[in-house]
Amino acid sequence: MTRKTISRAGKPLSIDLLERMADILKILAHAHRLKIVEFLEARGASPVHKIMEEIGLPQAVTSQHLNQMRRIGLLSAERRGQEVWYAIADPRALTILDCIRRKES
Amino acid sequence: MTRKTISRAGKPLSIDLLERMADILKILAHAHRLKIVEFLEARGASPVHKIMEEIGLPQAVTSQHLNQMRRIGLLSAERRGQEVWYAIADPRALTILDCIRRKES
DNA sequence: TTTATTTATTGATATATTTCTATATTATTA
DNA sequence: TAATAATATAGAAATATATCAATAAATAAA
Repeated sequence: MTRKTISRAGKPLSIDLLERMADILKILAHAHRLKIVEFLEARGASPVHKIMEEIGLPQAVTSQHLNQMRRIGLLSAERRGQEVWYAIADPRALTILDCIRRKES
Repeated sequence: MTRKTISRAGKPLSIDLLERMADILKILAHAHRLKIVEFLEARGASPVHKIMEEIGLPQAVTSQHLNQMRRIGLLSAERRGQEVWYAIADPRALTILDCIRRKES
């Protein structure tokens, strides 16, 4: 008795909106970035060195991934002393993670 | 009184699964492909020429987008005479579309 | 069998993305 | 101020992706 799909079909989305949607998906569409989102969900806001430690990526690469996600508003960044703490800022990051976590629907 | 996020945080996802997730997102992360998914949701299974007409893309490009989505199982394809009818095969395609359609959560 | 219709594939080119190495910036501590 | 720690950025090389033009393949109709 589970609902297969919640129908939301309505007015077609403008190509402009679709492009913004695609930009968000494009940024999330990377295993390391997904892992970063997952980590931030589990542990909450964290400084870069904790994140790169967890993900096991070089400093520059980690920083670049974090900045990409911050630029489009998926993450927020706040400097605290010599550290910069990143956190999930757009709940859609989690929603999309969830969408894929479930095997379906 | 709306739930901001449904917490699904559990065991961390394997890098392998994250890569498969990223592959699905990567394919969806394109305005034209999202539009195709939206169209197939609204109109149901359709032949290629109807889709390219609707999206306004050249035949080769449309065919290539459709094939990418079929390869990873997002769409299904069935030949009917000289036409090939495509349809949404993986409900996650719609779920992700929905995730972005809503402004948040 | 020839022709027309629909879809797929190939090769080339253009553009974008990822990663690396090295260096720069910002803040802290000696 | 000099040295250290944390993070960001720039430039280059490697890889991936998108699009186009042309052609191939599959089916149907004449």
